[in-house]
Amino acid sequence: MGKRGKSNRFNVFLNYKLWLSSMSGDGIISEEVYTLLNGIRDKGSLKAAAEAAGISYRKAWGDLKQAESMLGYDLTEKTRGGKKGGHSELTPAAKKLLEAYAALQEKLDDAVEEAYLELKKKMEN
Amino acid sequence: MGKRGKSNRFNVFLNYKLWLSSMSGDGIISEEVYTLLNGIRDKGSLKAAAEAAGISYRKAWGDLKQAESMLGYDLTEKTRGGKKGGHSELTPAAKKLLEAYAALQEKLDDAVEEAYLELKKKMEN
DNA sequence: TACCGATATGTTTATCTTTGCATAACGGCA
DNA sequence: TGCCGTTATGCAAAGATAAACATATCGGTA
Repeated sequence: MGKRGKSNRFNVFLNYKLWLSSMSGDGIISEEVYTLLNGIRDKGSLKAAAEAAGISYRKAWGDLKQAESMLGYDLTEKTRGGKKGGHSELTPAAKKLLEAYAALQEKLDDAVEEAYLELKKKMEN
Repeated sequence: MGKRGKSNRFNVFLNYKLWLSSMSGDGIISEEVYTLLNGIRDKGSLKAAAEAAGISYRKAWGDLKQAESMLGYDLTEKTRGGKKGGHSELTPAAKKLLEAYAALQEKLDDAVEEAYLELKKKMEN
C-alpha cells in the first residue's frame, strides 16, 4: 500500500452453510439439527434444546423427525411421562454423527478461511 | 462388507452454499448473483440473465443492486434505450470477481467432496 | 387418582420471500 | 414522432416458512 490513498479493501465476509440431503433432495439435515442434537445431549430434552436454539418446539420436533426419517434410523430415544414429564437422549448413531460432523466442520472452516483470504487477495489488487 | 446383510450405507449428500455478506450481516451476495453475472456476460442483458437463472427480473434486479451497494462499486454497466432497447455488461471489477469466485468454488468443491468422503467413511462403520 | 412436564401432532396465524403487475424513462430506428 | 425492448422501481398478490395455539398421551410422584 503506497503512501497515497487507501487500498481498495474488500470488506466483506465469506459465509457458508452445510446440510445433508437425500438423493431426491427432499429431506434435509441442516446445521440447526446439529444444534438441536447438541442441546439434547446437554439438556436431556428436545424442549430445552429447542429454546436454547431459539426455535419453536414444533419446528424442532418436525426437523428432527424428518432427519431421522431421512437417515432411516433414530437419532434420539424419547420417552413421555415419567419423573420429569419425559426426556430425550441421543442414540449411539447420533453421537457418531455429531463427532463426524464436528470434524467435518472444522476442516471446512479452515478451507473456507483459506479460500476467503485468497479471494480477498485477488480482489484487493 | 461381509457376506451377510447389507452394509449400513450412509445414503445422503453433503451440500453447501456460499455467500458474501457485509460485516453487519445485512446485505449479501449469494451464489445466484454469480449466476446472474455469468448470464449477463453471456447474454448481454439482465432480463435474459434472469430468465436463464429462472428467477424474476424484479428479484434479479434487486439482488444485483444490493450486491453493488454492498461492495460500494458497480458490477454492471447498464444502458436504457438504444438499438436493442438497452443492455447490461460486466465491469472489470465484476470480471475479476467472477474469476476469483470460480477459483474459490473449485477449491471448496474439492474440500467438501473430501470432507464428505471422510464423513461417509466414519458413518458407515 | 389427580397433577406435572415433556413428547406428539394437527390447525391457524404471522412473517418473510418471491413473483407479478403497473408504469416510467430511455434512445436507436423505421 | 411513434414503436420496441430493456432498465428502473413501487406496490400488491401469492407462496413458502416458522411461530403460536390447541389438544392428547404418557408415567412417575404427591
